[in-house]
Amino acid sequence: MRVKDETKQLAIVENTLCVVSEKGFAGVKMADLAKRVGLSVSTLYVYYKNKEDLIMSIAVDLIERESQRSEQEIVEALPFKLKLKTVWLFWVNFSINHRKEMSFLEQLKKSPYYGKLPNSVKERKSKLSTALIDQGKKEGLLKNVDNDILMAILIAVMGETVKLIIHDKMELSQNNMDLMFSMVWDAIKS
Amino acid sequence: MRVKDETKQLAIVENTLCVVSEKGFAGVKMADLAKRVGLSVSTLYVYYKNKEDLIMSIAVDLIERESQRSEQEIVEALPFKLKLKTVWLFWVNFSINHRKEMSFLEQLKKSPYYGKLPNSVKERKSKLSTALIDQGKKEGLLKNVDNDILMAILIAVMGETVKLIIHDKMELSQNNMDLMFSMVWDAIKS
Amino acid sequence: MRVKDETKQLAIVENTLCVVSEKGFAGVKMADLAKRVGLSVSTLYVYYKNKEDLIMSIAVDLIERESQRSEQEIVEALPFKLKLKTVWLFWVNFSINHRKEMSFLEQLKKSPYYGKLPNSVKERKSKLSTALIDQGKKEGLLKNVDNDILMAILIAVMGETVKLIIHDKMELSQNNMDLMFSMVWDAIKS
Amino acid sequence: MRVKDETKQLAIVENTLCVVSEKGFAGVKMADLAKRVGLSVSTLYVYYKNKEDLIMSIAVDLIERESQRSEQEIVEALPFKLKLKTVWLFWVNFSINHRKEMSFLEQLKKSPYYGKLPNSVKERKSKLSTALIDQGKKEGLLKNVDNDILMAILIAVMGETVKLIIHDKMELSQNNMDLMFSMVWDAIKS
DNA sequence: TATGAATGAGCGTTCATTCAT
DNA sequence: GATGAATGAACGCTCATTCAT
Repeated sequence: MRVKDETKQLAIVENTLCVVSEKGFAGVKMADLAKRVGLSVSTLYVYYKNKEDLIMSIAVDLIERESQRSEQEIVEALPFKLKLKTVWLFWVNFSINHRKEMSFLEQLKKSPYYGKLPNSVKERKSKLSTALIDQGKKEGLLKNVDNDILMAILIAVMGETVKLIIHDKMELSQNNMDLMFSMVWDAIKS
Repeated sequence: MRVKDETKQLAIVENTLCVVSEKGFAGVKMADLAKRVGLSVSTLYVYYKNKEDLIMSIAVDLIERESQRSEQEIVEALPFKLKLKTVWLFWVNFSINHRKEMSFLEQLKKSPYYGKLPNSVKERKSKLSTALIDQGKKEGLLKNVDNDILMAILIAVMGETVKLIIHDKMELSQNNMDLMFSMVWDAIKS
Repeated sequence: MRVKDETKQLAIVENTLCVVSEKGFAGVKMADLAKRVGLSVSTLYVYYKNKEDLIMSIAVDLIERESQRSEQEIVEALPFKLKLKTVWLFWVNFSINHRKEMSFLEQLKKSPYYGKLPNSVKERKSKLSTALIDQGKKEGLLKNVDNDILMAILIAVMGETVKLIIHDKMELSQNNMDLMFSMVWDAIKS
Repeated sequence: MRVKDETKQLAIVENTLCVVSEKGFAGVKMADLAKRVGLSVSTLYVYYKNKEDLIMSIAVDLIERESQRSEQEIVEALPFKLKLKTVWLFWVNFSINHRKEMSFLEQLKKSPYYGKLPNSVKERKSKLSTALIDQGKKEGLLKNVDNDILMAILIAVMGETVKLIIHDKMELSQNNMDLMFSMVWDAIKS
């Protein structure tokens, strides 16, 4: 299954992302979705076995692509602080440019769907980042506290930064980004 | 005249909070809720005009109680850093002890219900905190950046702190709390 | 039962009439009605055993009062055509001034409630009128056709006359009334 | 692809007509209707978007067919009185043979549904008849009064005629029909 | 008598999913 | 493979009526 029309396939994903980010998973109605992409409901069920399959497939795809990106983003040669900043800023930018995907992922984590994801997929995500943080600690640049805590801070502030920009409470300027990163850095640096 | 069972009223709220924090607003089914509190569906509609009324009533209650608490929690006499720390820790503790309420409020903000809240209720919330931050800036203790940004950092880290504790990734010890606050403080101090 | 507050009693009837004429019997909601007249629902059930009783009581009342009026309205001394015209015009006027009652009665006839009226009440209505028509036939002034037919014509045109006036398609002037009656008269006169 | 059972469609309309003429629009219960025609409730909603759509669709259909019939029924060549009689009798007959449809239409006019009909549908109905009446007035055969009044008389007597026959108070014989029409004619002729 | 509390039986509607061609 | 037809299981809500004080 899931072979035929690639265009439709993409349209389904795109539309699902759209609706989920606006109205949540419950807002996705199979009939609606089918109409939007110009398919009959029953044909939609040829592409995806059911609603769960639809959402899980998209989720797995998204997460896998995200992991790949993390790996590519790290430029080994840079000094630690700059390396971290680069990655951090990359994700801020990425989150803003892929709001829908991020929103989908965010909602996924709180939904019952998340629990059904294969562990292999769930684990894959954070590996990279912990390696990075370990390096910082080894170099004596980061506070010697649990990785989870440092990660939490990094991600929390990143999330708020994105929100501030999306909600037009802050401009996406070099200055502001420098400021925001300096604040996280101050928080986690030893 | 039959007499109203005050217990039921509380049970309704309690159960709603429970379900919302576990499955979101959509997870609240009037029939289900009625059964949980030992009432018939129609009686539930005697207490609340409809589902929206149920949720909004609880929301307004929660927010008002939250505002009151904020006001009470501030001990004017303390030096700024300590004052902020006290408040911040109070909310960390409170959030942990009232997970369901907090989860409800968190979801409320992203739901269409939030937009329907009377402005008077919405506005009341933030006043206190901005006053506190203003003081910190006036005393030259906080970075001279937008209040929204400082608030965002404070709240973001608070949220993550709570999550770490709830998910058993960190103990709720004096040491850990000192650590966490020191991290936020480092981030926002001038 | 049904003894206490005469004012409430009247208010109930008045409100029921109002609602029925606007939205039909189904539009009468016991709870609504109670609120309108400043009674609790349960007290409304002290006045009337149930919704059917409420409607039937009003119906019987209305019909009985209507019959009485018919009797009073006939001035024996007049010549037949004038006598008929007087009665006919009386009813046109009455129908206009008591739209709600008439509407109630009209709807009653098509409703399942009508079948439940005691025959004694149903029969009483037309007696008078048939006597009048019989007289007209005896005097050779009316077509010698079945009373039902003559009655039907009289009533049908009366109904349309009322409608024309109520819907502002005709003025309630002496001329117009003369015209309308002359039309019925032409139809039924021998 | 399963093929649509055209019978069902008709059965829905037929049953709706039946129920409406017996118990009014409120008497139509979607679940009941579905059962009558051997469909599940949800399938009924495949045929019609909702209850209003069901009723409005039938209404529009009926009115349009009625208008068409009016147009066809007029035989231009006949002298006026005969032409009018033909049409009048046609509608008497039609009303008797299509009681349910007529009852539906009658109730429609008093229901809130009527106000929601597109004007194009509402207007179409009366054009023909007014043309006919105008002719009668031009030829000096009808009383020179407002068309609304003449129409009202024609329709009112028609309605009563139908009722008399349906309620078995009069036979549908040539004689009786001649009589009834002569009565209307006497009423409206100049 | 008066009334707030409580309820069962229903109703219109939605939606993910399956059937049959 | 594609699709229109069909459906069961819910869900939110209403309302006449009864209960219990």
